[in-house]
Order: sequence, then C-alpha cells, then structure tokens
Amino acid sequence: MVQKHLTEFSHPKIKPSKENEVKALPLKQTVVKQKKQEAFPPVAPENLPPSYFVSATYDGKTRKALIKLYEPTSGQIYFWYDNTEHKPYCLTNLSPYELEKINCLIQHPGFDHFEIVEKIDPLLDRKVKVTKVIAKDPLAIGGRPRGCIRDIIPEEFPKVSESPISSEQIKVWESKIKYYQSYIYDRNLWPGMIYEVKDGNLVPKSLEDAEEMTKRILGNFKDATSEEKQHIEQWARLLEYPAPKLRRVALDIEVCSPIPTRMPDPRESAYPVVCVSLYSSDGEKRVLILKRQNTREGTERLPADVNLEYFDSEEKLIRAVFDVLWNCPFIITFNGDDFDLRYMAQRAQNLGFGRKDIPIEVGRRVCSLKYGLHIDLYRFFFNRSIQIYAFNNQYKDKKLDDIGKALIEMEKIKVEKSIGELTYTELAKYCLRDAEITFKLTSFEDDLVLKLILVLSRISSMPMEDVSRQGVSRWIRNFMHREHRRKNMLIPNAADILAVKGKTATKAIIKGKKYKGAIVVEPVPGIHFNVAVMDFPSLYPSIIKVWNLGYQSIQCPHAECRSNRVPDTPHWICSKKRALESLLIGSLRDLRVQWYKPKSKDKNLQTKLRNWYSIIQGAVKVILNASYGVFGAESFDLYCPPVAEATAAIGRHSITQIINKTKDLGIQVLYGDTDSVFLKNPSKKQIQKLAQWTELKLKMSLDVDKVYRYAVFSSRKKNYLGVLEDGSVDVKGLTGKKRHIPLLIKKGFNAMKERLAQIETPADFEKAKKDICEIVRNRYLQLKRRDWENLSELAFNVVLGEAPEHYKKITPQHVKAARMLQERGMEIKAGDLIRFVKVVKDPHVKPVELATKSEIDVEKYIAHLRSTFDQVLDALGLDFDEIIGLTKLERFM
DNA sequence: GCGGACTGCTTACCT
DNA sequence: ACAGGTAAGCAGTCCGCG
Repeated sequence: MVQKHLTEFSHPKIKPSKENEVKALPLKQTVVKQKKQEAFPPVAPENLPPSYFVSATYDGKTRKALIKLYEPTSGQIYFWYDNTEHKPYCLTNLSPYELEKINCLIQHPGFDHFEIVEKIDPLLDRKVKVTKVIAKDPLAIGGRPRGCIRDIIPEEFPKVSESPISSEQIKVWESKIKYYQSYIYDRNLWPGMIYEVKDGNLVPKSLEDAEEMTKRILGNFKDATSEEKQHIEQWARLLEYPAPKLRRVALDIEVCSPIPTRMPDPRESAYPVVCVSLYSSDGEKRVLILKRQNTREGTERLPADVNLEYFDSEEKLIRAVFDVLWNCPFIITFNGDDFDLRYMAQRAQNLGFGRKDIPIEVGRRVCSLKYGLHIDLYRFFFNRSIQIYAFNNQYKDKKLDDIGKALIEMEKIKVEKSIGELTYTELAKYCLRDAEITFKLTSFEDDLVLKLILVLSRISSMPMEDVSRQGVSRWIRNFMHREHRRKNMLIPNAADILAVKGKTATKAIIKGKKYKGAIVVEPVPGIHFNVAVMDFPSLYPSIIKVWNLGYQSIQCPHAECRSNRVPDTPHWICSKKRALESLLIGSLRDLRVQWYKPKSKDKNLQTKLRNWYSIIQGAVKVILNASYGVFGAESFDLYCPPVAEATAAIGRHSITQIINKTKDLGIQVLYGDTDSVFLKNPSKKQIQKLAQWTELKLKMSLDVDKVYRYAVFSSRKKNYLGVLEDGSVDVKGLTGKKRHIPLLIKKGFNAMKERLAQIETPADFEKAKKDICEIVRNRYLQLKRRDWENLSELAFNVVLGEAPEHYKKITPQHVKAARMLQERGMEIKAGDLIRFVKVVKDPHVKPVELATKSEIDVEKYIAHLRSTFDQVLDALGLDFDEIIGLTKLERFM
C-alpha cells in the first residue's frame, strides 16, 4: 500500500517560473523573489491517465521500488510506488535449515525471511529447489563493502557446518541484479511502454491499433515455431507502440575560472557560474547571466525570442535554474554527468543551499534528477555501437562541435577570448549556441535520438537513463535476464558458465586473442568490370539462430547431443532444447530483416511511420551487430567463449562452402571478407543458383548486396575501391580515406576518386590514367615548391589513445608532439586529437601550432604521397616515380 | 658505431 | 568493457661487421 502521506497529491508547475525574467534590459536591477519549494515528491493520483514508464529506481525512504511515469498531455512526471510488497532477494542452494545456523545472517538487520522455490537450472537442464533469501532493503543483499547477505552465506556457512563443505559448492545467485531491474522483471513490467494508474494500481494500457499491427506482423511469420512466434509477437508489440513527444530543456552552463586553459573542477566548484542557457522544446530560449563588475554589455544582437535575464547574485541565478530542474521531465545536457549538473550541485552546496533545495542527486559517475530524467548526450554519443551502427561513423571526435557539425550542421561559436573576457552578449550567444546544439541533437529527424533511446529501453527493459549511459552488452544482458525470469530459469553466475564450458579450442591469428575469427579471401589484384557483391544478411545472428547457439546449448549435458558438432571445433550443440540467445536474437533478426528493414524503405508508407520504422530497424541493428561479440567479451554476464568461437567457426565454414560452390558453378571469386563474396561478371542464372543452393544447404539467405560497375583491387586485404552503377564510389581501407593523413594528400586522393567515378567502360581508362598522373604530379610539385596555403594542410591528425604519461614502452610521434604541447602548459588528455607536422630536425615532429614552413621535411611528405597513391596506382599499371618524372637512373640513386 | 632484419606498439580501418 | 583480422608507420632491439 502507498503510505498515506504520499497519497496527498500535489501539482508541480507546468512551466518554469517566469518571475525572474527581465526582458532585454540588461543593466536594470532584477528583483528575484524566493520561490517556495513545491511539495515533493509528485505522487501519482489514485487514477492517472495513460503515461509512459520512463524510469525506475529504489526509494530508500519508503523502501519501495519507484516508477517514474511521464504523462504526455500535461508533460508531467508522476511517481508511482510499489504497492505489492515486493522485496529484494537472492537465491542460494543451501536449505533454510542450513541457513538458520548462520547467526549473522538471521540477525542481519536487513534480513526478512526464507522461501523455498523451484527453478530450472539452465546449466544442468533440470529443475532444482533453491532457497530465496528475502531482505528488507537491497543494500542488505549487496552493495555495501562488507557484511552483505550475498557475502555472508559463502563465507560463514562452512564455519558453522559440522560436515565441512567447501565454499565453492555453496552458491548464491542473482544477488548482483539492481533492485529496480529485479522488480521490473518480476512484475513483468515493460519500461518505455504505456501504463495507467487505476485505483492506485499500475496497469498496462492496451492500444488497439498497435495490437492489431502486432497481429498483422505475426501473420508474416508462418514458418516460425510456436516458441519463435511468441517472441516475435513480444518484440513486435514493444516496437509497434507509439512514442510520445517528450517535454524537455537542454541546459548548458559557463563558469568563469582564472585559468582559462583548465576545465574547472566540478568536485570543488571554486568559481562562479556566470551564465546558464536553457533551450526548451516549447520554444522558450532563456539565457541567465550573472552581473559582474568590469563586464560590458556588448554589441551582439540576440534573436528577439531569446529572454536575457540578469541576476545580481549567483545564488538567485542557480535557484532559477533549479526551478526548471524541479519541474521539467527531461533535462538534456552534453557532459552534464561530469560537469554541468555536478558543478551546479557542488556550487549550490558551497553557497549554503540545503540538501533539499538541490534537485540533483550526485553519484560517482552519474548525476540524476530528483524529479525528472537527466539524459547526458555525451555518454550516449560516446557509445561506440551508437557511433558506428546508428550514425554510420559520421562523427569521429565525440565533442559537441564535431557531433553537431556531422549530424545537424551546426557548430559551436568560436571564441578567442576566455569566458571572463567576453561581454555579456558574447557570453550569452556562445552559451546559448551550446544549449541549442544540445537540444537539436535530440530533435533532428523527428526526435530520432530520444526515440532511439526509448526503443532501446523497451528492448532491454531498462530505464531510459540507464540505456543512454550503458553499453550494448548491458542492454543484451538485461533482456536475457528478463527472459530467464519469465521462464523461471535460474540466472547462472558467470564463473559457473565459465567453469562448465569455458575453454576455446582454435588458435587466433592475432597474438593475444582468444580464438580464431573470420576468413578474408586473398584479393585478385587489378581492375574488374561488373563485380557482384553477395553477402549473408546479418550472418552471425543467423548462425546463432539456425545453429541453436547459446551458453545452455553448447556442450550441453546430454550424451546424445555429442554428435551434433560444430565444424572445425570439438564443440557440440544441444539438439533437444532451444537456447534462449538463439530464440531471442534469432526472432529479433527475422523481424528486422523481414519487416522493419523493408518497411523503413517502403515509399507507400507515410513519412512519419517510415521514419519510425527506420529508427526501429536502426536500434535493432545496433543490438544484432553486437550480439555475437558479447559472448567473447569477459565483461558480459553470460560470457561464453565457445559460443563466440563456434559462431565464427560456422561463419568460416559457411563462406568456405559458398566459395567451393562458386567453383562448381564456374564463377570467379575476386575477394571476400567474413560474410561476403565478390563475384566477377556473374550471370543472373549463376547468382540465382548460388542463392538457391545456400538457402537449401545452409538454411541461410545469400543476397546481392551491390553491383560495382568496376572494382579496383591491390594485393592488400581490406583495401579496395569500387564504382557503383550510379557513379558513387566505395573506398574501403585505403590510406587516402584514413582520417589521420594530411589534408593535402587527402585532397589529391579525392580528386583521383572523382576522376575514377567518371569511368564507364574499359576504353575510358586510358584518358583517365593521364588525368590521374596529372593529379599526382601536381601534388608532388606542390610539395616540392613548398606551395601550401596553410601549415594545417600538412598536419597529421592522430588520436591520443591514452594520457601522454601512459606511454612507457615507446614514444610514438603523436605522443612526442603531445608532450611538447604539455610543456607549453596545454592540458592534454586521453582521447584528444593531436595535430602535428613532420620536420627535418631531431625528434622529426612538431605540433602544427609550433611549427614554421621552412622546417617541414618535404621528402617525408612525398613518401606519404607515394604510399597513399601506390595502393591504387599499381592496379592501374602506373608507377609513382615515373609520374613524378624521375628517370630510371634517378630512381636508383 | 651503424645499418638492416626483426619484433612489438599504436592507430585506423573492415566485417 | 561486443569480437577478430589487416595495413601502415614507427620505436626499439639484436646482430653482424675482422
């Protein structure tokens, strides 16, 4: 039951307070009224209209799970507290009788009671009886450094037992699952979906349209097993329910620090917050400025719809910002976890704010909000899977400026001066732009980013905040955990999986890796016309599905399955029971390939729906792309290296079978990598035969992915250039496209690429070759003449993988340059992009900022030019030295 | 003391 | 904290060299 004092319902304000606003009259004194603290928390009424489950947490005060519901009509957050008496627990193989002997367990202040439950042990493939140890609060199970129930059981029982039992035989399960996640699984709740509160109870809201659509989608999967259909339906329902408009404010703060090159420390917050911008989804743009001595107003003009608000004290300014944080359901920042929110919370404390007046909960890594949700976009865009698969590597730098440029074509405002030297209006403009970019990163393409987070939250059964901060292995783990609970399966401990089925048997090509990976076919060097690229759509997820791979099914306990072998390995696969991974990943794959992918391109659908489908297929793609890798990742809770090894082995087996078949069919394979084969001038019939054979023999589809008008291969793997029918050019792996090479060389490479795009027939080559020679020669002469506009055209751009001090074994060139910058007082950290040029004098490198034109080592650059072009030139039958006009004798010298 | 062969480190890429 | 495979460039080491 909800406690009485919580049921008194109060209405938080819809809009941020405007009491403090003064429009556009900067120097006029502002009177800030002290705003009364709203009643908190905003408890959901006995009956709440349909609202989205956006977050969940554990409330220490009430000792209950707390669900944050977002009601889209009012744009409010409501708190719903558990009313089912659900309690935290863990499981153990000791009986209650044995457990009762452990005094410090029974007397533990957090201990509640025991229950005996029956579960399926997936490693043994049979039912087992285990004891549920139920606690009063989650910290009693685990979470404190000492004296937790999960540690007490294996540590103390051997001491109290008459027949000594080794502590390895004593097992504790499910003790490391976050309490609110456990609650979500047990109550069968679906984060991201729609709920109502009826008579105080949380009940799912069913939408007719979405349910109908789910049934329709299911109709497309007639061949699936009933188990598969069940999961396809479950996934489809999660993906078909609509997404709400999320009311939000993007926030950015500026701090005036005496050392402009250093980021102010948010754990000290020693310097004043001088400006805060708030850019909101209802169109409101506010800039809150602290009045300071010796600061001029400035001449910049801000757009008419921007509210400039001046404050005569920092405390009043922060209070005005906190008003927004107490009332807005979604706060968007860029690096707010580590800076903006952390800084303000500490600053408020320094200024003497009470704990209750600060709307921010500061954690070790995260800053969350007491009222709404904090989404830190830096954390989301930093996620490699998101960067690569959701945004196709469009941004590389993970800085606001770079991401803004790449995704919404909006840059930060460049300022030369430090924050303290800016005029009020310069500062306002600069700060507002950051908030604007931050906001627009959530609004572009019909709120793509927030919808992506929502969809991922549904798939993984995690709160939106967690999804936006954690990696793909957590998303996958959580939906696996959910399904274990739904099927009454014990969630195994990582150590137990590893002990029973940990060993790999193949030898990796790369030193230090755990097992052998994919095959790369030696390319046939030269120029080839009409090249068809065929590939397996999501090969590894298909293998996991078709071959029933999972930690349960590999090396299963049944003797009769031992003959069901994985090619090229000693592993066998269960033929009696479907593995959860196979079922979940397989059904998700089928749904993407057969429904969401085609629908996202279907011109018959309305744009809005098509966009939604394209977001869904993108979210699912991110998950599928990682679904094999996680099994080989030690950090994954269901880590099972033989599963990853088997997947790769079957991949090698599959592509090898295809290559053998092309020989039967008389098709020449020019190249192939992992899941693809490049076929030289194949006939329609040959392609069809190969596809049919694959479907029949391998139970997987093989599609024509693209057709190159012509492709250029050198003898290097993962290095080629292909011109598509429409004249667009695919460049893969060539140095000319790598991000670290100097612009001057890249420009030459791109000119060559454009020229190659114009070639239609073999006959066109002769003329193109001449033009390409010209391009190369011009760049060569440009270097020889030292004729470049700007030194930055010669800069190599290399990311510092670690902090400069970290390099102990060797000192690479970019680290040398980074250290030179450090000596000049620059702050250099891991992840920074170092720009350096090559010079004649000793360490042979210099940061571009410190170098001059005359010291450039031109011969070095010519060597780079040569190696960049050589990758293409030898296929064209051209020679770099001949092009630049060296005679045979000169070349020899 | 120097240069070439070799190994290992680092980054950026491909699937 | 998803995996392994490949290319390139350079740093550092070892060895031969009367």
